[in-house]
Parts: sequence; C-alpha cells; structure tokens
Amino acid sequence: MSDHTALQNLEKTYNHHEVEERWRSAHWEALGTYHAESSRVREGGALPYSVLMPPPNVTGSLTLGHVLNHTLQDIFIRYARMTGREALWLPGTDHAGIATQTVVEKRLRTEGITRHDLGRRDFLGKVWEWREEYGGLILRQLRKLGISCDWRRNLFTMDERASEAVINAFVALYREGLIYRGRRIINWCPVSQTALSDEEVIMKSRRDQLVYVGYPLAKDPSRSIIIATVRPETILADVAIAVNPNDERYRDLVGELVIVPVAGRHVPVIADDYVEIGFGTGALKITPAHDPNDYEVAKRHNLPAFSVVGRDGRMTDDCGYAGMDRFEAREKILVDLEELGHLVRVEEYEHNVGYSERADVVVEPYLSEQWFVRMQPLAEPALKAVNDGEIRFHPEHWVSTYRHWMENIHDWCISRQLWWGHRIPAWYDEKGNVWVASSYDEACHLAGTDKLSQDEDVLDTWFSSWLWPLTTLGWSGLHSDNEDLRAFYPTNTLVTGPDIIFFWVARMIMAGMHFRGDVPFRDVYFTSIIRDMKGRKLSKSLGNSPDPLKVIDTYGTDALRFTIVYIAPLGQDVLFGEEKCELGRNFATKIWNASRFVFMQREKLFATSEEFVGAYSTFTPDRTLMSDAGRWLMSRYHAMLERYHQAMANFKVNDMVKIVHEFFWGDYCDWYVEALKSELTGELSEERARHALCLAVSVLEGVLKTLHPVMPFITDEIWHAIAFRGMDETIARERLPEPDAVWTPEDAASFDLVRNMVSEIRSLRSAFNVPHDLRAQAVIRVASGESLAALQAGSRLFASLARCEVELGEMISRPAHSAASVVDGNELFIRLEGLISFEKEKLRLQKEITKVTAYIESLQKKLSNQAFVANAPADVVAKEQEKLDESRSLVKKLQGNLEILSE
RNA sequence: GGGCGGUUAGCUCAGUUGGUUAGAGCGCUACCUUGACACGGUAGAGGUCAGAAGUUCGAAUCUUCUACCGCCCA
Repeated sequence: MSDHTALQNLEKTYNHHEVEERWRSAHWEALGTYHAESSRVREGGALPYSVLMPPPNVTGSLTLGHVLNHTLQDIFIRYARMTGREALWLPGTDHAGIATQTVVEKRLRTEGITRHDLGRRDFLGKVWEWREEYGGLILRQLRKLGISCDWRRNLFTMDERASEAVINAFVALYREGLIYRGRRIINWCPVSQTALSDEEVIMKSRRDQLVYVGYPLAKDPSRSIIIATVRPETILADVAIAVNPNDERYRDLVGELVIVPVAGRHVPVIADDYVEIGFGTGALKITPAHDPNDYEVAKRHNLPAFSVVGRDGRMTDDCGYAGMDRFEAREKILVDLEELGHLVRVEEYEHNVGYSERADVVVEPYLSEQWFVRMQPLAEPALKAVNDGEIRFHPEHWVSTYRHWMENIHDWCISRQLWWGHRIPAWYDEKGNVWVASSYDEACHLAGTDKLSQDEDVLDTWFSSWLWPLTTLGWSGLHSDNEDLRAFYPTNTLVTGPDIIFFWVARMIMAGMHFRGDVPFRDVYFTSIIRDMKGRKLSKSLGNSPDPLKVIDTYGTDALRFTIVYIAPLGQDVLFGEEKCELGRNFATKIWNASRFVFMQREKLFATSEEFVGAYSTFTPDRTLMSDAGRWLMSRYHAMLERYHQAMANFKVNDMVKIVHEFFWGDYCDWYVEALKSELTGELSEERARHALCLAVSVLEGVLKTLHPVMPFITDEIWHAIAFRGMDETIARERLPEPDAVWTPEDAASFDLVRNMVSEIRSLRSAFNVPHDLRAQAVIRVASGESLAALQAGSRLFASLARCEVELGEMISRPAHSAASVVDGNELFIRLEGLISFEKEKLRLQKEITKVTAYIESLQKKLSNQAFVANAPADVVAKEQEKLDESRSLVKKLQGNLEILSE
C-alpha cells in the first residue's frame, strides 16, 4: 500500500483536520485493527481484556460526558492492546423505552395522529423506522472520537438475540419466585403515563403550602381533629385519621368517627405507631391510594383504598372535582375548605417532592397492578462480591454508597405501560390466571388452552441493560454458553458515570452473579461529572453544553481527548470551558514541531532515508557513544515509563497524561532537544551524531506510543513518518515501551548539574538585565573533580543555552566585578564590568543570606531537639543534617562574596 | 435526619502510607521573533494549605469539633 520512496518531513504547521481525516476510524476499522477473537484467548493463550461500552441511548447525541467516558474506555482498551492483550471493546445502544416512544409520538403528533390511531403493531413499525433513520447518530458521532471498539459486535438491546435473553431471564426469575405481580403503590408519571422505578424519580426541593384542616367528630361536630397536609386534594380519598397510641391528646378519640371535609364521609380515628407524636399536629390523614406509607397503615387496619387521581393526573372523584388537574383541584379545594369552615390555617412549607426523570413533572403515587423483581436475594451475593473485593471501585468511596443501597434495597418495579420495549412474557387465560412462558406456544401448553391474551406492558429498559455483560457476549438464556463468554467473561473494566450506579452497575452485578455465577467485571471506574466554568451541570435548557463536534472541528479530536482527560482527575467534578482545549491543541502542536525538528536533523545526518532506516532499525542505546545529555534523557525517560505504567495500573489516567506531558515538554523538548542542537553543531563524530539522533527518534517513538491511547491520530501520523511504514500498519498494534532498570538516577547526575548551572546563569543574567545579545563571561570555582568533569563536558551548552563563556577551575579566583551564586556547591561568578550595580548585588546577596540563614536556624532547632534525633528514623535525621551542612557551606560562600563587595 | 465528597497561588486543580524552604496548568509582569515551535522561549511575582482544638520529635497530610459549598439517600 505504501508508496513512500523517501521519508518526508512533516508539513510546516500541524493541521488536525487533514491528519485526523487520514486515520479516521473507517481506515483503522477496515484493517480490523480493533477486532478481538476468542480463539486467540482460548487456543492462542492470549490474555483477555474486555470493556463493556455503557450503551448510549439511541435517541441521544454526543455530549462532553460521552467524550470523557469513551476517551477513558478507549485509553484502557488501547493500553491493554498495546501491552499485548486480546483487547475487546463491546459497543452497542439501548432502546430507551420512554425517551424513544416519546420522540416518535411527538413526530406523529405533528401529523395529527396518536399511537392509538395506529395501533400497537403499526406504531412499533414507526419506531423501528425512526430507529433505522436516526438511531445510528450517536454511534457515528462516537466514531469521530476515534474510539477502538470491535464494531462487528455492535448490539442493540431490542435485537433478536438480546430480546431472547431478556425473555428467558424474566421467565427464569419468575419460576424461581424472584419476579412477581402485585398491587402496590408505585411512582406514576402522568405525562408518560407509565409506572417508574424508584431510581427514575428525582427528589427536588419545593415550596408548597402546608394546609391545616379540621375534621369534625361525627358525634360532636363542634369538636374536630386538626391535621396538616400538603396535598389537600387527596382529602377526598381519606379513609381514616391516625394518631400515635401513646399520644395523650387524642387517646380518648381513638375509635371515634370523623367527617371528611368536602366529601362528607365518616371515617374512623385509628391508633398506629407509624404516627410521630411530635410531627405536625400529631394527627395524620390516611390516604392509602396516594401514599405508600398510608397504604401500609391502611393494610394493617383493614381499611379500603380508593383513588381520586387518574392516569393522566386529573381528578376522578365524585365530589365535583373530576376532570380537573390535580394542582388545579388543590387550589379549588382550599377555597372550598375555607368556605365550609374547615380550613384552620396555611403555612409555607419546603419539602422534597419526586419528579419523573424524563418528563420532569411531579410523580403521582399510584395504586396499580405491576410486575416486580424481588431484590433482596439478588442483592446479597452482589453486595458480597464488592465487600470481598472481587469487584473494585475507583474511586473506592463509591463502595459505601453501593453498600448502603444494597442493604436497604427495595423491590424493583419493572413493568412499563409503554409499547416500545420487551413485551412481558405473561399471558392471561379467561379466568384471569397468569401464565409466564418464553413463547405463546409454551404458555398455551402450560395453560391448556389457546384462549390467552398477553400482558400489555413492556419491561423497564434497564431490565435489558442489566444483562449487558452477558448479552454482548452472546448469552441468550439460562444455560447458554459459548467461546466468547468463556474467553471474555468477566469483563475487566467498566467505565461509567456515578449517576447510574444503582440503575445499572449494581443491577449488572446482580444479574452477573445470578445468571453466570460470577462478577460481570473486575473494576469499575466512575468518571467525573462535567460542569461548566461556573460549576453548573451541563444542560440543554441552560444552553451551557458545548457541542463536542464543534470543539473537535476547532481544536481537533486529539486535543479534546487530551484536554478532557488532563482536567478530569479521578473522582472529582470537572469544570469545562471550550478554551481549555487550547491545552491539548498546544500540546499536539508541540509534539508536531519537535518531531519536525528531529526529522530535519535526520535529513542532515543521513544521505538517504534507507540509510537512516538501516541505522535506526538496529539502534540500541550505547553509553559509550552518548553524551551526558543522552544518558540523562534515558534516565528520565525510563523513570517516566515507570510512573506511566504505575499510573495506569492504579487507574490514574489523569496522572498518566500529566506524566507524559511533563516529560515530553519539560525534559525532551526543553532540555534534550536543546542540548542536541548544540551537540550537532559541534565537532561530534558522525557515529556519535547519528547515535544521538537515533536516540532522539527512539525516545520520540516511545513517547508517541505512550500517548497513543490518548491521542490516537497525531501519534499514528508521526509514527508513520519515522520509518517506512505502510498504511496497513498502525501504531495501535505496537507494544508499549517498558522501563529498564539499567538506566538510573546516576545517569542523570552530570547533566543535572549542567542544567542547574544553565538555569542559574540565566537567572543572574535576567537579574542584572544583561542584554540578551551580549555574551556573558562566567567563572566557576568547582567543588569537586566530578563537577569539573561534568561542567567541562557541558561547556558548549553554556554558550548555546545561556550565552555564556565559562572558565572552570578548582582553585580559580573570583573575578572583580561580578555577580555571584552557588549551584550544588559550585561557586558561580558572572563578570559584569559596567553592568553591575554593587548596591543591587549586595541587596540580592543579603536577601539570599537572610533566607538561607532562617532555614539554617530551623534545621538547627530541629537537630538540637533530642526528641527528634531520638524518634525520627536515622535516614531522616541524616538527611536533615546533610541539608544543614549544605546550607552552612552555601551561606559561607554567599557571605564571602558579600564581604568582597563591601570592601 | 442519615451517608459521601469538597474547602491549598487571581482561576482550575496536584500533593501516594505524616519527614518540603508546599507544586502544575491557565492568567499576570519583564525580556526575547535565535534555523522545530509566539499554539513558542527565558526569567519572575503570587499561598499564615477554610477556622479551632488535639495526637506527634514533626501535620496541607491523622483525630475531633465548627463554618461554608456540592452530591446521594430517607
């Protein structure tokens, strides 16, 4: 495929559009770069590594949350792939019952039709049509991120295979007694007109009126019991007044009848422990159909339950409110209560009210027949798996939240009054008996009749999502097994937002434990929540959520990926503003330009590309051919690699990115490349020059590899430019470099001294405003033979990096007009005839001496403290002593200089 | 009411098991268009680590309390 005849240098400026277009996923995907095979694990002995993509909602479009989440997953999977593992990333989407049905119904409404006009079958046809047309949007957008999933395995929760698994799971749980049907108070969304699970209800603080109402005693209407309520419209459904049995105030009234205001019915006063004496008036109206606690109370006392609010949130009573919206009725009944003389008073009251997650309206507690999963038995093994560390959370503190939820678990309402979703596999015969089976035929067989009608409801979307670790690997029912499951289950790392820890993470663990007898994943990485620069949550209504596609267009995909990981530490919220992407863009540009420089030198040192490739392909770093700068680079590089792999092992992706950024910019570019410039203009032998260049290229290549998981595009582009690499090759399939312990901190020592000296010379130049085009003269009285050798070796660098001629010697004398300083024990003097202001220098030295003296004092105090010397570890004491000796010698030298100036 | 976080430089955040003269990026100031890069380079200013008490030879780091901010659950 390659038509390279000569290696070319990179374009003068980095163009992310062009580069990213060249390596766009479609190219990588066509190569099969991201395909994973169970056979390589089962037969080839490869170590598996798998990641489940949290299936984005089909109605969704790309958000910054997706960008962060998928970038992290991509980093984990690419890292695993580049450490030689069989890396499988399983993509897919979920069918988002309520959201999708709502979207399609809204479209129908513009044509003036409802789903009921179409009927169930035709409506579902419309939904599938919509899904075909728009459902792929989110996946196309995700591809723009360059993510490396195995798209061949893309799964939709409504696909046949996944649906089969859902039905089989339902039937199995039913037969085990873990699914049941029951009449209970559930959360009802009057807009979507369906039941919701507890998790789909968002509690919000709300100011309402607390209404105090008097209920007259039937036997003596001049006396009444006063209750307080925020829902006066439900008075119409009251069945009792409850008081605490120990409440002296009401003891004599228990067993009496009171008259329900407006409704006029007689209801009893009952005694129940549930009522708190100190709360409100101590008397509670009992409205079993509209409050789950009241429902329990009523059950205990054998009281009836009837409802006055319908499916649509409108009143259904016989007292003249029927047809009114529940909030309208609330206003009306207040007026009526007042007119009838039952209203005692009204207070402002702040309390928490449940809202439906999707429609954002107040949820109605609604008494109805629904299907539930019995959670307790499923929760136990799931809790144990996390408690025992079989699954680890990152950050770990989410374990407490998980534990708390698991220990106080409620049954899960899984039926939804929708059409879009997996229809509940339950049939009713003419007598109303229920038959649960995986097909109509089976149900008929069980029921002994074919006169069956299927349950109208569908299952909660999360009832299919909790099987995701199984279905994505081809599981379709209780006893199914296959090579993929054997190779890749349990998966390794799950990356998800903490907001769905209950919805999804906890339930997947339950399903995995129950259906497969093993955890579904080993590690869960909870991502940061992205906020705007003011710390507000991103939302469409606030208009504060930047469009990632626009950001990509402006700054580049690599820049966005890099930036978002750089600013998102594990477990912390992150404030995002588009401008922050400058960070990533600048870094990409830096990589590009440094590479260009290295490639320019390559052209100078090698006559042909072939010659370079020949030398480079057999290159191994050789100390005897290296400068101190080279050894220093290797030492720093391997220390960086050590920290890099350590960070990944600890799920500190944010640290990993910073580690590479810091090394590449701060060490490689600022020092090695600068040193290399100077070396290459000197009288280096060809052999040494080529060796230095190959070293530069090889560390660059290593850095590209370490960055590839974060910045896939630019790294592949430059990697191809290093040697003759065809379009069918990719850095994504390379091995990451490993740290090598032969490179030690000692290798860095000599060049570190040179670096410190250069910095100090620059600092003095700046302090005395030495014109930048003036070549300074320095004299260094070295502290040791070692220092002398190191500084001699680096002497060319003083000229190029600090614009300074240096004279070295152990016994060399201090020049007359000079600024002075001490670097690692070596005395530095810069001749400043005509430039120096003695007063300024005296002041500067004085300040420095004061600082160091104060430090010496604190060290002396510490070391003369018997308790410190006795208790602190010996190495700590020795270190403090060393600091003290160094500081004393430093201050002595500074004082010497000050005295000379003062003569 | 219960639980979990957070409070460190003007802003956003690092700071591993207590042993630092407390770091980074952005911003700011000064100088520099030198042959990779001004999306750059060099130098610099800037912090009583929210407050109080305690443990310790030693606390940004551990304990307790207080204040404020955020999230989750009832």
